[in-house]
Amino acid sequence: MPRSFLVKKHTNSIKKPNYSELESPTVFITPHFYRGLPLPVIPQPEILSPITVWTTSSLPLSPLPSDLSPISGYPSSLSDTSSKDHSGSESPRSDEDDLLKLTGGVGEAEKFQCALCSKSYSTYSGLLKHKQLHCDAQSRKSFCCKYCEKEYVSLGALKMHIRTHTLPCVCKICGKAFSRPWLLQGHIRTHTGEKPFSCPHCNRAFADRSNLRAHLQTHSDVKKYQCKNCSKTFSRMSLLHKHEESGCCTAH
DNA sequence: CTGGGGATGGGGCCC
DNA sequence: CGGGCCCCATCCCCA
Repeated sequence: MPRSFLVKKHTNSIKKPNYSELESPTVFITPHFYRGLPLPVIPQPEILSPITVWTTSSLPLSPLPSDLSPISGYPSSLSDTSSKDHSGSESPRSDEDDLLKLTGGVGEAEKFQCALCSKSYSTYSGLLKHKQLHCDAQSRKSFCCKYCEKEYVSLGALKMHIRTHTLPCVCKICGKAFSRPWLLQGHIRTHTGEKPFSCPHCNRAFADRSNLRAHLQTHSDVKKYQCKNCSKTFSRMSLLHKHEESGCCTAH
């Protein structure tokens, strides 16, 4: 299941920011009780519209080869993409189990104890009211971007996001700015022509691992993205979209 | 028009 | 907590 991509913004008209307007590396950290203060000059992105484009529900059809090593001397391989679990599977644990813990026997003055702070209450309703305080405190723990409407549960995630506004990594060759160092590194390869990721099936090499991965789909008979109507497969989701929009899948 | 390459964006995870 | 990396997504352009 795609993660945050479902809320990715589609603001095509402002895809390329004016980097000269973003020269300030200032980081604005605004826990949401500071919201409402005057905003800087960076325009507000449009409100995200939910998209549901992943129509190929039975993915993946063909796993990538496991020997997709870059040329020797370059960063580690593409292999083992399946071994990594990004599902973030947390055990379905009940808040009630965590927060509510019955303690003591019958007849004790305070027999309902909070599992989080060990505070005891004589009545269940008293404990429930206390528990609500924990829930409120947790829900309040969000960090909001000053440049846009996004909220994050951790300060680190917010700082990472804010880099997409401040673009602190600048290419010394052309001056283009990027949010993260590795993005800049990838960009620098476009200047140097360095292509560390080679295809094991042909002579092609790529500067970007993702592009190699997309290229590998072209070697596969059964490609990753399948039309649920005619079962034709495509190497890219965009191609599947085009196929669907061309009239094959008229159901939607 | 279709398929594919190039470039880039962005959140999550791991160390 | 931050950096690096992973993966996915998307746009542009070209053959």
